[in-house]
Amino acid sequence: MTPFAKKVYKIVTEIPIGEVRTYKLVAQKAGKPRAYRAVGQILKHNPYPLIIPCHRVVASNNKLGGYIFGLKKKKLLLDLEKEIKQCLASKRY
DNA sequence: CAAACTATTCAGC
DNA sequence: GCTGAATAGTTTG
Repeated sequence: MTPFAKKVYKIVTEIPIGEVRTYKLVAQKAGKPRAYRAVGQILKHNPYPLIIPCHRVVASNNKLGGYIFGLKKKKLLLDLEKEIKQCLASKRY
């Protein structure tokens, strides 16, 4: 676990449900605005893909970037989180 | 330590 | 919309 990776993980895990952040943004927050690629690498080699919402990290220009389990799953998860967000927003289920 | 790799991004056409 | 170049950190030998 490298320091940069640590920061990236923290930032990524801080992303709220239904929200997405771009690799660039994450890199910027990590203190290395030009390390967006490194961010992708780290997320790819992340230690716990399941506890890290890598699916909330997308490319810029409203694109999706990549995903360990496949872009399909990523899209699905994003959509799912959107629904979850809706559920959390409403007072009754 | 150096080289290769990359889930990227930007500029040019 | 696609191609090519650039940047920065991780990984491997």
